[in-house]
Amino acid sequence: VSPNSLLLLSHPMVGRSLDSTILFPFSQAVTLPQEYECGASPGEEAQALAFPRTCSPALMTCAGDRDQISDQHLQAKRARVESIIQGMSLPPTPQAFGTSLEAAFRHQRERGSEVPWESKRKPRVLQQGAGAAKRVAPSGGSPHAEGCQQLKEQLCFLEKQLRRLQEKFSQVCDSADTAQTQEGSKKAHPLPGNPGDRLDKDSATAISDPRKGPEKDEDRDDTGGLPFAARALSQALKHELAEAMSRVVDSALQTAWPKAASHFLQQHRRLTVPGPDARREDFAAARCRKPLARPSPRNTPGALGSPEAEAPSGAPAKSPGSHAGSFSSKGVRKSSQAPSMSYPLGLAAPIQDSQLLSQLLGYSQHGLWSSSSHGSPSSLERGPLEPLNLHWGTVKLRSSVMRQQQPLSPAGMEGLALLPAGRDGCGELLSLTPRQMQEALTPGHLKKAKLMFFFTRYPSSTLLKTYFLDVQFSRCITSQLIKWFSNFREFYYIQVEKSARQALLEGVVDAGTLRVSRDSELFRTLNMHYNKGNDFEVPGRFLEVATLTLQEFFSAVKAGKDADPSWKKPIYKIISKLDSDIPEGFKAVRCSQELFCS
DNA sequence: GGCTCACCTG
DNA sequence: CAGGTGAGCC
Repeated sequence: VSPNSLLLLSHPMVGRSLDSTILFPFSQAVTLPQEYECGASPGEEAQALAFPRTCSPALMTCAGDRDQISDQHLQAKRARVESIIQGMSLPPTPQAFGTSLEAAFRHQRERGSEVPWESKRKPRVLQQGAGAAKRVAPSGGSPHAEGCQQLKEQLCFLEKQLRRLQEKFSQVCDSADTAQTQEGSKKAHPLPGNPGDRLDKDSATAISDPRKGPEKDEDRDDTGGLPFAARALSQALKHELAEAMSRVVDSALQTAWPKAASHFLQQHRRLTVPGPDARREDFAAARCRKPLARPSPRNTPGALGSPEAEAPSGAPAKSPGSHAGSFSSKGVRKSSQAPSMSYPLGLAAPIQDSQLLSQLLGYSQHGLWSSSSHGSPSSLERGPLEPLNLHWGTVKLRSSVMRQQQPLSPAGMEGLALLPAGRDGCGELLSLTPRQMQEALTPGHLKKAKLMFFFTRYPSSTLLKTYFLDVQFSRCITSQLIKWFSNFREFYYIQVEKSARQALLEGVVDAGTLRVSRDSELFRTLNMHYNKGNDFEVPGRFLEVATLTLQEFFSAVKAGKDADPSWKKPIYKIISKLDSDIPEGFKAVRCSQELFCS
């Protein structure tokens, strides 16, 4: 709890009149970054800590006014609204709030709060590189951000209504009282400046004391030149609007924050279940998919945009079992029945579980390696198709505790994408409007890209676009992603070459005896680089690719080919053909956000 | 010319 | 990890 908040709470006057929920939300948010396990970046932590500085002074202001309890109350209300608005314009610190708030906000959604999504603001997150702070949207990932967005949308909506009413009254004024038209209509129109401020003042006044409000408003009444009846109507309508807004704010906060507080105290962070964050059209296509229809192999041109029906029917079945991985078993997630408020227009709300599940299970039956042009036979011949044993209530998720022992497996990643949106309060993942798409790559995206490197060393820009659905691709973004993978490759080849030379020095003769296993020093180095924290279970296929790379380097060096300046090129060519399909789970928008947390 | 890549550098 | 560069490809 921030000192300011404590100060305010201890105030005898405020203590009686001020709802503690005004304070705790932000206090919790402030203390969270330190207590919460999620590693917030320094920048974000600083931003989170900015909460008390932006919020509490307003509260202090009301604490300093000792005249009347009603004034206290009035200003407290105003501070409350201001705090909310300020809080909404602050970065969401998604990893800090994480999943804990989603239950709280789910309640809000269950109340059927429908909010237009038009005026979303993209909170800023400091982005590395280029020295430019690029805009990063929360992608609706953080429930907190969602909640804030909802509130903001509601406030904006109400504000618009108020403005409309003001305009109406100005018209009434024009027709009703021509003598006072000029002066009256001037006043009736919204004054220049921040309309939000005006709204806040009106709201706070009306909310704090309906009986007193109109009187207090006399001084600065917008409709001062209007006939009494019009003024009365104006006040009544303003009051109604203000009350409506107050109810919206109150209900959201009272349901969200208290629960959040208890959640924050939990030691273990849970991984939320990403929904299939396919774009709307993709999802619509998915709904039409025949069961067991599979997406085209990754390397098929236009695979991701094309309907699954176009996939070659004779394509070899692939099994997710090739991942041979498992979720860690913590944090079984309950499915939420909350309807998502973010289903795109025209798209039916959540599909029936069984229907979607069967579709998605079929959809998921493709393995990972079919695109591999010459993968080792051992990796290509997997067992028969096994339905993913995933259903809403039994999805196993990793936790911070279990992560070390049981990293999230590729199969797990794939499974995550199968869960429908809207089940975990993250329904917005179903489709992202352009406003929800980030214009910059985040550390979460970097981490995701690193994990993707286990599957693909040479991703095409098309592939990247299909796996970073929450990113608004531009030439710059594409270049950056490609550059990332270029850097990954660079590191990879350097390490492998180093290992190959070392093996040669150690007297290894036969390249075929070289193997990269999970015990290998080479693997440890690579895993440390791409999978720091061991969050992810490296697919066996990557070990095979690494083994082959190592052998190629070994053979080349042994044969003295490294005298040729371009001796690595043949190796690159070989390795470039070993890319695998990337688990569908990587397409989940939340994937980036969750990875950002860990 | 635009793009991608590896390579080098900080 | 990003910026710069030159080679190679279309």
